[in-house]
Amino acid sequence: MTAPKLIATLTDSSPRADARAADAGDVACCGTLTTDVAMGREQAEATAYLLKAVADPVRLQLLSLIRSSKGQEACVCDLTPAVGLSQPTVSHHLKVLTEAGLVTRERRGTWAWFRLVPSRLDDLAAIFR
Amino acid sequence: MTAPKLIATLTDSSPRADARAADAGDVACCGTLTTDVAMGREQAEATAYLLKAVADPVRLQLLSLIRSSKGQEACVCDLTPAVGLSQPTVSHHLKVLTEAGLVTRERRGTWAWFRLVPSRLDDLAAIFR
DNA sequence: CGGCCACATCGATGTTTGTCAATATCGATG
DNA sequence: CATCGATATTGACAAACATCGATGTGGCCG
Repeated sequence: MTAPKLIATLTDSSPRADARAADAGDVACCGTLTTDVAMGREQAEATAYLLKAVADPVRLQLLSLIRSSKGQEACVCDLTPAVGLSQPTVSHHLKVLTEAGLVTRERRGTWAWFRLVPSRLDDLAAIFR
Repeated sequence: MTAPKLIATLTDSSPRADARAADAGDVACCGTLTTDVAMGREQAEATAYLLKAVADPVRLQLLSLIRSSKGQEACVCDLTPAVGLSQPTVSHHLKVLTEAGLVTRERRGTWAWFRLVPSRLDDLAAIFR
């Protein structure tokens, strides 16, 4: 699979209201943590996968460029000079974004057009509430 | 500097209403992109720096664990067994989160307590609207 | 069909990153 | 002060990643 979808958020497992102050006066430390409500390893992996896709300055620029383009779409021939990198590199970054489900690719004649996937961007925003 | 703060969002530079359909019927491609409204390289670097801090499964788990802890704080002695990695590794990840401004570190006696920084998490959510 | 253009893939390379063992620091306590 | 427990730092190493040049692929057009 290319785009795992089990995205977790930091807030959907609400802080334990029942995990209130332990009897003692906060002096103790180790052993007071409840691991069962927190994000599991698998969820964390899937979420990190999505975040890694956007945790790169070039890919952020690409997303921003696509968004500010007319029709919210852009092709490699426009994006390449805009970020100042080689064409293979830009193509690589666009592939990462595509595999993460953040953009779609559509071949129209000789050019490949890329568009944002709003729902996937919503997923990103939702991670941090 | 450890925590750059010039965070950019994908939406604050709104899509150009004035960059409407070019006269032709969408046949042309190259040269139709307006780079001046999009995210600049420096903003992209600063934003990517913050995103890199959370684009790791272990660090996501740590944030989630801290959040679901009583008092929204936790120490290394609790976090280490919870993620199943060595103590130096956990300490390293917590340092990354601290330098990104996502958590604060407070030494209380022998232990180091970590808390979330809500405003910084808001910054993250704001990137994607 | 033959060439050309936009784009994708491959292979190589230098850099960054996650991890651990070993060691150092820091604070409490006897 | 000597020691011990909790945490931080260092050094080393392997895996992952960003980048580019070279090459492959897929459509247009003469």
